[in-house]
Amino acid sequence: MVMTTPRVRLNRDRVLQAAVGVADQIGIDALSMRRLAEELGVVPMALYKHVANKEQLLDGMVEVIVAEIDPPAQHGDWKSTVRQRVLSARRVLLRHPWARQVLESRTDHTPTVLAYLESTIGMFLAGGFSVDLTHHVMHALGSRMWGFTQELFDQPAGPGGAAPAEVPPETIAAQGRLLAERYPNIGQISAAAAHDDTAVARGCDDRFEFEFALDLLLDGFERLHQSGWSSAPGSEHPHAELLAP
Amino acid sequence: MVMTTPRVRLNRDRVLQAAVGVADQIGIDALSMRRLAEELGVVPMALYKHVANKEQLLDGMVEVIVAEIDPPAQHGDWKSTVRQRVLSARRVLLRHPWARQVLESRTDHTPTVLAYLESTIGMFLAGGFSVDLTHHVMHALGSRMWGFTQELFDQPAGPGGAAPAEVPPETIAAQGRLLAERYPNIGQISAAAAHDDTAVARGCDDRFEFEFALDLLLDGFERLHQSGWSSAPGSEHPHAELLAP
DNA sequence: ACCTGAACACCGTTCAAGT
DNA sequence: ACCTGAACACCGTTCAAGT
Repeated sequence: MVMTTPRVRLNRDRVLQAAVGVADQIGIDALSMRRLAEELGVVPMALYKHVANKEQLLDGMVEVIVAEIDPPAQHGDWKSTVRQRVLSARRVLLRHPWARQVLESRTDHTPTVLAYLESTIGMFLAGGFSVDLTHHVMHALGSRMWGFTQELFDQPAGPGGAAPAEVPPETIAAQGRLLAERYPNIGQISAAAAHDDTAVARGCDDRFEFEFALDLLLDGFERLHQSGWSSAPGSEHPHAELLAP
Repeated sequence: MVMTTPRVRLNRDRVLQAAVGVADQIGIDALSMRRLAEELGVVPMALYKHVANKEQLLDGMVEVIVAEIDPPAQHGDWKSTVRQRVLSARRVLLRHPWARQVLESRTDHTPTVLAYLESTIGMFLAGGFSVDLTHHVMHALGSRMWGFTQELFDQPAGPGGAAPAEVPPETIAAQGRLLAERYPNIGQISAAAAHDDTAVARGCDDRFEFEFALDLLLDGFERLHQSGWSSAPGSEHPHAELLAP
């Protein structure tokens, strides 16, 4: 009688790594406990010895990708340290297109995520920011801290961040012309974004767009910091000094 | 023989309105075609005469809530017009907690959504912004245009934006103390956010936080506009003039 | 200690049929 | 033209059982 023992014993890390791999390949919507079990050559219920349920599987997948973000630079001012970290996070997110959606859906703050926040907050405090300003600045950064941003004009990605379907360029161009007819302002923006005629929907939310907004915020933070900003309770425009000439 | 004809004939709008109502009550994750059909006193398949599938149901629900956003103010400068619209969108989103997640998941640009973009772009153009600057400014606004933001420190909401579970305040305080021990920076931020001892996790991402970031961006846009900013191809820090003294 | 098999209560969606 | 019923191919998760 032949007993085929599993090649490698299952454990939490193998489950999480496999889940990340499957999500990278088929998208997060198609990732099910059953599909993942199949990938690991195991019956679905075997997974439940290593993750309590699907929610915790997703939490674990976030841990995996947060661990891929570069550790903070050891020298340099707060601005370049924050900037480098955010851009590193962005590179990770680009490798795992599903991660944006999962990060946003997480409600449990796992230790890995808290450690990331802790470290980012520390960058501002080390730069001399007040706790008050740091608090608001972290909120202003928001999801940009993870290196992503709502994409408005992009070509629709597949569901769950899967690879986008191939669309012939002349179809895109035709759609663009129709769009511009009905929505002239959008048309102008799209035209400005296009470097040549065919790539109407390209060139958006690339490095340039992301850094434009990131630097706008970082410069704003710097300005507030240098002006000794503090939150004034009851003030409706809390940084009215910015509006002064 | 008694024939109970349906009280009202089903139609697309009645389906969408009901879907919004159900999502408001039980959260988006619990909203299924079957559950919605039950709510309407109809068999699940009856819905498919009015929406092609669940994706289009969600698209339709977005249309419903976008229509709830106030029309743009007719007078006033670009800054207050944009500001008012974004804050109106925010009020709508607060009434429909599930809408954030659904808006972000949408990949189809429905006419209603395109019209909203079109109108927002028009505000900047009417304010004298170049097409170039308007393009990047729209990206920088990103999801904030819809009045939402990634919430980092908030109490976890229920899944799918359902009402958060009740947690006794002393439990929250105890969790806060534990957190502060392990993550001192986060602890400091939380303490700064708390107006009194018990509400450690409160007071975040409220109007103040949202407007802080919104105004920081709007002020940055204004500064770029006044300085005659334009995107310089190949420049790595596209608004380096902000860094100059 | 870890994995399995069968089962339960759900999904979205099809198809052919009713009125 | 609109609604129904039965069915299909999926889910996440339980429980009791195997080794």
